[in-house]
Amino acid sequence: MSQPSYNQFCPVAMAAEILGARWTIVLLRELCAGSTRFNDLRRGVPRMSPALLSKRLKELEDQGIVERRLVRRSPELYDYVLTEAGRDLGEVIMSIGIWGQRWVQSAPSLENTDPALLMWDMRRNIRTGILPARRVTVQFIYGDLGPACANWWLIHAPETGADLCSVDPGFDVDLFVRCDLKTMTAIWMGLDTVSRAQHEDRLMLVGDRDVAGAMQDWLGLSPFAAYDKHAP
Amino acid sequence: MSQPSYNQFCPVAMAAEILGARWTIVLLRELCAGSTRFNDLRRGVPRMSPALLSKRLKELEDQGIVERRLVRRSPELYDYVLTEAGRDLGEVIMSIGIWGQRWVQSAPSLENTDPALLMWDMRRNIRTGILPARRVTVQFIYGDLGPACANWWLIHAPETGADLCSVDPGFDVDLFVRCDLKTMTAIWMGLDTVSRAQHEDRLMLVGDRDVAGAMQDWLGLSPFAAYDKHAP
DNA sequence: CCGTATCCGGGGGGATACTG
DNA sequence: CAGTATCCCCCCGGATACGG
Repeated sequence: MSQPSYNQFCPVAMAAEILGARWTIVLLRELCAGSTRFNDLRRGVPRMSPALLSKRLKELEDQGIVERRLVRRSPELYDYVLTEAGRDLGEVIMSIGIWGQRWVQSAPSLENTDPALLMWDMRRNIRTGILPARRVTVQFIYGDLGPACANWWLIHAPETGADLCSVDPGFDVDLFVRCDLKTMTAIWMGLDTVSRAQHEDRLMLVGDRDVAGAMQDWLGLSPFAAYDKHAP
Repeated sequence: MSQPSYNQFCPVAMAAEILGARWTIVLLRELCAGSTRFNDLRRGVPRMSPALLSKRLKELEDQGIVERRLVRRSPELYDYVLTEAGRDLGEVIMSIGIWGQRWVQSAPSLENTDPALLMWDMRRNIRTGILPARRVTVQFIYGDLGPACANWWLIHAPETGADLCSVDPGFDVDLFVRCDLKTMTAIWMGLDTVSRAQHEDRLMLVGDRDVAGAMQDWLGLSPFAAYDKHAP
């Protein structure tokens, strides 16, 4: 991608030189979403190898899109934060996502589900103001997955915000959510709703009735969920 | 690019799957600009091999972004036009270009000049309403280039619109424009102006005073010229 | 936890030539 | 003019293992 470039003076080509590198757009999406630490970024781009992630981050730094901030010496610890140029890219990423939501077939992509990634995205968008002002634990049970990755705990606490566990934290569970991973993914993407899935017995809620009843609200959806699909 | 995909349900990743293929963004830019014929597209993406262009067009057709319309049988002749999904991508391309204009260093890209591409872009954007309602011929002379590609003729005629020649069409020339290719490229990109280049003797105009005086106006600039650079 | 080093294979795509 | 066909190289990036 580097040497044999487009060699065009057009700004579109100049930007495409950067955005065209594999994984870069997806990585930028994760950076725009707010992840700053290497391993947090990995969670958002789970199929990207750490070597490549490191390389891309360096490239983005060279291009003035990402800034590397020392958080701690020995052992060294860095934050990767967007520069102003990087934050400006947020609009580009947003318009790409809106287009994707509108026009790309969703059925095939609903096969590419990944519970870790979904939970990671969901955790970030929990609308903490809507939940009661006490610790609330929600256990998600994906019945279609093997025992190793079927159970997830989302813990909301007023002071710490939302937290995510893949092993039982031991708290009393306020709400159990049981469904297929695909159902939960579709809800997250705005293609389905909690109540519809519930009525059609694809999703079951057991526990605190208030927390259950407000799930569609405290469950912040994907940033692109609001944009309707076009063709069927 | 095709098989080992991002495998994410996120709409950004879904769209990036398409946009990430090499040359696709640049090709879409040319399609958005209005080119529909194979060889017109080639002119807008001169460094792309015809084999790859053909392949990308097929992919875009499969993805519902481009529609192939039969213009004539035997020999077969097609128009490649954007579908509604493709036209919607116009906004994405536009936002990419705006970001590029704002944030990508222009100095290196001003080394990647190409007279054929520049003239092709310029021809498309001539503001024909501003020129007098008769045939107007403007000869561009790039003093820094070899004789083979130094001379270009832009012919504006009220009925046919703007036309481009790389060989002398034989018409009387209304205006001679002499400058370096880099100067003309910078003007086209909005980084320089006709009058500034003229005052600094980097550009010389000889001929019809009215046509010369209005050059900055009839010369439609790049669609991104209006967006200012940020950093110096 | 936070990355780096190394290896290796597949295929994307550049170059060139050719045809209807 | 509008593409196909072919060849072949190179380099991207996936996997894995390892250092700080």
